[in-house]
Amino acid sequence: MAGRLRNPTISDVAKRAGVSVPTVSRVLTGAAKVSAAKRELVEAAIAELDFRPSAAARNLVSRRSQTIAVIAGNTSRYGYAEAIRGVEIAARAEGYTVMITVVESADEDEVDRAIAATLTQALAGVVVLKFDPPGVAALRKIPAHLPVVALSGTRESGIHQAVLDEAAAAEELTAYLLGLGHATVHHVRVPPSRRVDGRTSGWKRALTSAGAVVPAVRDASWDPKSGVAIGRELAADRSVTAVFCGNDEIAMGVMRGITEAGLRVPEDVSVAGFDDHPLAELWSPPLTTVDQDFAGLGSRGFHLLLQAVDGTGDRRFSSELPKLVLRSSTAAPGSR
Amino acid sequence: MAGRLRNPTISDVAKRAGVSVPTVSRVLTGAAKVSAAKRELVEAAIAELDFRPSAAARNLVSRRSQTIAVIAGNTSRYGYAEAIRGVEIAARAEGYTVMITVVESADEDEVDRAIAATLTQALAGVVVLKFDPPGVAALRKIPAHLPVVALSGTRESGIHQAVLDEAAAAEELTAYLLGLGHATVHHVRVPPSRRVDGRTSGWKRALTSAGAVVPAVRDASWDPKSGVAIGRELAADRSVTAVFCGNDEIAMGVMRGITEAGLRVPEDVSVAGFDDHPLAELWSPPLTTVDQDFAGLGSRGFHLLLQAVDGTGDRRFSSELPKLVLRSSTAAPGSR
DNA sequence: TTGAAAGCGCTAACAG
DNA sequence: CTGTTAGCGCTTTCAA
Repeated sequence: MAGRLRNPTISDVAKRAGVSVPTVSRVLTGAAKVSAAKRELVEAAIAELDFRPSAAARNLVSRRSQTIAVIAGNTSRYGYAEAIRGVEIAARAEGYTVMITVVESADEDEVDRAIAATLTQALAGVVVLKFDPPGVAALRKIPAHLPVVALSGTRESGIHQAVLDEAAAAEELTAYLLGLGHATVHHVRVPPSRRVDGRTSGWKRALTSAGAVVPAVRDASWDPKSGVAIGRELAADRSVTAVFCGNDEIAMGVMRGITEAGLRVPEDVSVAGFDDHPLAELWSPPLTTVDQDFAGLGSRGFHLLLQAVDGTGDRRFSSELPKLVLRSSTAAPGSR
Repeated sequence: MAGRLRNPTISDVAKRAGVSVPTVSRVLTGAAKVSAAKRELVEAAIAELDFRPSAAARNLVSRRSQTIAVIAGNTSRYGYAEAIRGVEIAARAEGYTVMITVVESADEDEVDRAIAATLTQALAGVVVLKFDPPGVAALRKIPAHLPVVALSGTRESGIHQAVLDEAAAAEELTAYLLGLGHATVHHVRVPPSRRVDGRTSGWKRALTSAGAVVPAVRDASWDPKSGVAIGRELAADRSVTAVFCGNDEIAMGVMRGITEAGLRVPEDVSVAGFDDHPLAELWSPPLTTVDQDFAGLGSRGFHLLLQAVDGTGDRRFSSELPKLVLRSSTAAPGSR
């Protein structure tokens, strides 16, 4: 088979179909009426040549694009990966293509570089995973003329955003633990996106409104192993009977630390996580957690963006309440 | 602040700097010499206007692109997400931008649609995650003129590819288990990308060369929970003392099934996984597995692609041997 | 309904 | 070293 040197262009199609270039364009875009006869000719030519319109040329002339960018601090962590997947699926269904750009730190230079690289592309809009400081920093740098939606766990005014109401869910989970009879609930936090973190504030709210002591927050990194040491410390403190962790992976680390210290979960200490990671159910004991529909979050975010892009609709928020998943890593306090 | 209606163009910059458009282009691309004086003028104008060259226009005229596409059957599973992250980081370092397109099934129509959408973009090349049937199907559909590299676990001729030599690693792991004293090793397979699967063939090779019986393979889905039922079945068979699972998540499911059946790991049955998932180390007992550097695979794949794109170099393969990680889910066979 | 003409923002020759 | 001239592949006027 003789290798074609270049892709067929619209004028190749026009020539082959015996029509003008604009006519081919019309059947491509569907923007104007074309007689059935010519349309068939054109479609046949397109199929024969395996013609694909050049997005570059289209973007250039129409000043519009069918590409969106997703900006994320990470792409492989569970919640992030799922949210990206949700955006991608929703986008694909609407004929959009997605670019992904990772911003690994909130360092100004790095953020600038990443954003600059992204913005050279012709973009219809941007979805930012505002889950962490890099996400927050990136969001701030997006030029005002570009439609943006943020995906996050805490509602905030002034921007379009899809949220999972983490604070409400964390409050519910903490209240559940208190209801079990625990005097208070300790909290291990994952790196927060800003000063306030939904999971942490919901936890605090529940304790406060129940009149319980609010223990000092312990900070873990994103690495599940960072939970192990914290778990050991917690185990050493005899007053600790319930721990709420910022995510399931940290909860798993904390449980391991507690177990290594010779205590049992949930008999001695109850441990709850957040996210409903696919392995949470298989853990021993199965983890009480909060089911966060990250893929749904991504999908809602994309639709919000689409609305902003084509001006159909004026919704700025889409919020959803994650739901509690009660398993056996939590129980009423024992003798300890 | 008065919203600018459109982005500044190269001619705005030229006007402001008092030079011609091609001169601006020259400083942008660095393709030709420009006097220091004019260069400074141009750079100042670029900064003042916050000008960013349009990738669409550039691609159109130069027939080159700084964008690559990653085609994957999934984006959120551990190995996939890590490989994509590796590609993205390597690409960004070289000034490339990455698009991601998901092909959820090997269904011909779906693959065609996804590829078609991707190919309208101006692409420098494509990286395909050939980890599963959708990946294999997608790879077949990429037009010959586009540089492609496949990421996979099994070396194959005729295409550029970066591989993690799974067969060799699986063979090594199986041999290790046999060396512990197990009469044979059972195998739970994750959905294979084609008829032959590196992990499975390595396992078989080790058994055969040791003269051990090759038990029937059991198939799991990608869902870790699918391992649970298989674990129970395995536990019911008194001849089973060692199990090698296609990935860590399935191994975790299998371990749970075995435990639920009242047996202990590793005293009654040894279980090994594959991939070294971040939670493998925290599992109880910590999982013996094989460390697969998926991010490194992605990075190697990108560099292979880059080589093919700019014609520097003629390497077609990059192979690496994953390494065993021995932990306590495996031990010498007990009394059973 | 259709074609001719213009031009999107940029880079690639080509003179000078 | 620099400017002028073309033109990438497409969509969008504008007439007919």
